[in-house]
Amino acid sequence: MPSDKTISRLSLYRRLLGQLQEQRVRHVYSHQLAALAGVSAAQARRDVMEVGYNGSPQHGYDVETLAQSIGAILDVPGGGVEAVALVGLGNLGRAIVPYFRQRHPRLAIVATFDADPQKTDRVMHGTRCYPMERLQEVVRAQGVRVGIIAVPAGSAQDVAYNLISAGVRGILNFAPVPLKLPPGVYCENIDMTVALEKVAYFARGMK
Amino acid sequence: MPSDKTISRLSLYRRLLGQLQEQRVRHVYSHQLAALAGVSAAQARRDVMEVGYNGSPQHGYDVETLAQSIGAILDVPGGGVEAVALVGLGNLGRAIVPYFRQRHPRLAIVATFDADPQKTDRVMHGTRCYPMERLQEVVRAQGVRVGIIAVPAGSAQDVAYNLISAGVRGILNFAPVPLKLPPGVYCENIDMTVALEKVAYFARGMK
DNA sequence: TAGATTGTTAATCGATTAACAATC
DNA sequence: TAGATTGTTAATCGATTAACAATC
Repeated sequence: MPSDKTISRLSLYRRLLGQLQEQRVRHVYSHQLAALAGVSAAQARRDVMEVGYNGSPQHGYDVETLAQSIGAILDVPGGGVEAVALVGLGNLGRAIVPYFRQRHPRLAIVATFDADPQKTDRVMHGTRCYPMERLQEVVRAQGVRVGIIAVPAGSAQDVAYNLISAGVRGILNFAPVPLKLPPGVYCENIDMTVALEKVAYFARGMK
Repeated sequence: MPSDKTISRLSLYRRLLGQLQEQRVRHVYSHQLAALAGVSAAQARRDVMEVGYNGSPQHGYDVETLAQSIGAILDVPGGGVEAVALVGLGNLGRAIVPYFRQRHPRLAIVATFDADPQKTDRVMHGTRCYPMERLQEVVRAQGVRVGIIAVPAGSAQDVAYNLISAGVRGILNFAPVPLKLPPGVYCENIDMTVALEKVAYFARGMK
């Protein structure tokens, strides 16, 4: 199994290859791919090796074939669409729905949840918002295995527990608090406050 | 200079310590801090050592003093507020303003910018939105050294160049594309699409 | 062919953890 | 004091890079 850093880079490579395809570029060399993605050429070579598609010393990598090979690893088998649930429709949650809709048609947010009755039982950006009480029922019914948490820090752990009970095995957590999770659940944290504080810190040390 | 991972954890520790202070907890042990932050006890000890405040074998770390010591590293010297500029008021950009306003009073978004004339020259969440043409002028005038990029991938590189020309030395980049930056500029990328794709991939491999 | 590029191994680098004497 | 915890070094681990023969 590739490391999570490798998967991140593969995902990025595919997106960049997609842009090249639009410009009808046939072949790409590892150092070109590396420059686009901002990694070393050695890194790009190692990553491409992981997908099992071999390039040639003459032409490098065929753009379309490489993108397909990456897809074979990253996408759900059979060409289907993966169902995703989003919990929390605050400022951030409301921004996330159209963001992913636009950018990733194969990862579809099929349901959203919020504790505020004013937001529930309405359709927003084509996705229905359910009350928090129905979370487990809906997640189970739709076969959701990926959840996005965009609730305040105080309720994030509870939400995570409910998602996992209902069958979710991967969580993208925007709540600014680390989650305690059982083994067998993968979690990726995006802590924007920490990120900004880090940028401010290092910016201070620059020139 | 601490590594960027260390800084991330220090930022997280401080937030967690703040929650403990509200509950009037006086002392914390490294293994307790580690459990809260989801890291190993060894990690927490090493990180705390970096701030230069020494604990005691009897009482562990004094919560308030430790938080202050972390602040001495992370915050702008003199107790001031750091000015931040946000470029791009799409779905994500509009969510970011109130998000940071609420969570981090010492990092203040003092100006926003957008290319759409319908959005500019208005005040949103207490922050004025300027047209893109005035970016360098306003950033220079306000002494901004930290920028947040939330524009489409196609214009992100241009925006980064303009920010840097105007004196910005740290960038938080939400645009789904790696930026080419000169030395002396620190950049942190938050690529939500990559993050979600990664979560979906690993969720598939779970049980 | 000649030469740039690929696949693959060895060397390097950095971060994390384990271990333990010193401490209150 | 006794014992849990701290400060600090050595060992481990994993990821990244450098190097180079094989290839078309």
